[in-house]
Amino acid sequence: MSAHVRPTSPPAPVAEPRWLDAEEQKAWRAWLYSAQLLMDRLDRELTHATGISHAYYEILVALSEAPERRMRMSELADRCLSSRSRLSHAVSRLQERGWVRREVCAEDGRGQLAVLTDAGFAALEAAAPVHVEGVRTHLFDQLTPEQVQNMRDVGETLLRHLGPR
Amino acid sequence: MSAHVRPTSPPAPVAEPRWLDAEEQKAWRAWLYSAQLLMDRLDRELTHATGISHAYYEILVALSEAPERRMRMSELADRCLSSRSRLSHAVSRLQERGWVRREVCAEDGRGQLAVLTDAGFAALEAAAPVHVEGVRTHLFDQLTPEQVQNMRDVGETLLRHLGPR
DNA sequence: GTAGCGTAGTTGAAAGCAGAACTATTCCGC
DNA sequence: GCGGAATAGTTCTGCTTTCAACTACGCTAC
Repeated sequence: MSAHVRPTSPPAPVAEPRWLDAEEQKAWRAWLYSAQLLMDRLDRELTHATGISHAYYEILVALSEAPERRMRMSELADRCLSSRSRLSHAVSRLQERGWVRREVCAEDGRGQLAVLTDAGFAALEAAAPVHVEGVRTHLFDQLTPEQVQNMRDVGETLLRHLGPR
Repeated sequence: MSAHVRPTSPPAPVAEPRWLDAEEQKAWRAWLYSAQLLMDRLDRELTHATGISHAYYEILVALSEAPERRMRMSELADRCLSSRSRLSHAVSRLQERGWVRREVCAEDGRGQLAVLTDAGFAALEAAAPVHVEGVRTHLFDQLTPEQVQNMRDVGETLLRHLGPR
């Protein structure tokens, strides 16, 4: 955000922008607003009820599902769509809470393993019902089975394009 | 995030959580991941190409569409799904760039108007093609017309539930 | 008119985050 | 085995966001 760069301001525009028509605008806005509002709502409710933000919750879930409840930092970052830096900070904070601990990786001296502690697992168990109830109330309860199917279809289609980052 | 509160830990659970089955899990994950990846991607590309984050872009768009390119702070915050505080900070930073200025509101001495400057409008004009191209490439180009319709339908349905914040 | 309450918006402190720079280890070719 | 590139992770810096005060004005009733 520090660079107010205008990119190679071309004397002639490279190509006419493919503007959105009114219908596309509506579709885009509906998607954007609903996505923002839903994520916001779920995060807020979870945080207020349990003290665990959705980002932290995702980390705990990933670890709880991993073999021996441990995972390499990079793998965990990918799984949580998080940057290395962000994950490193987040794990440090979870460590302060006693929910995660770090171990050096046996096979690779550079590597670190994030390990879910029993306390961390307990915290996750307490939070899970709150989270699932939020997803039900604000998402599944609002949609017909067909809409759910469509939502999944659109999501998976987009993932095929965006997925292999 | 500072309070690790467990909420009134009930001796007996209030109700059995309505867990997600495997299909629902997949639908939820597809939605969540695709939404995060898409927003992330659009924000990143826009920021790198123009120096304007998606959050700032939304503010500029809202102002550019408002009568006389000006809008009350609260109204603008609502329009951008932003907290008052966040918007106030953001407008201050846009003001430093010379893209927005504040005016006191004539009708209500408490009120402030955010006004888009000519420089701000020019910055928006430069950024808009980049933004629209991103939305096309990563969203509309990936979906069939039917999928777009479904996406809109789901979005609007969710909005009816989440909308009146 | 003025006390008390509600509303509009700002501010300050602390937490969170991205990106770049940095450290430490491994891998590879010779 | 050794120099250099690649990889794993952390740390540093600066920006952004949140939350909780706080200021200032308006509204209503007495």
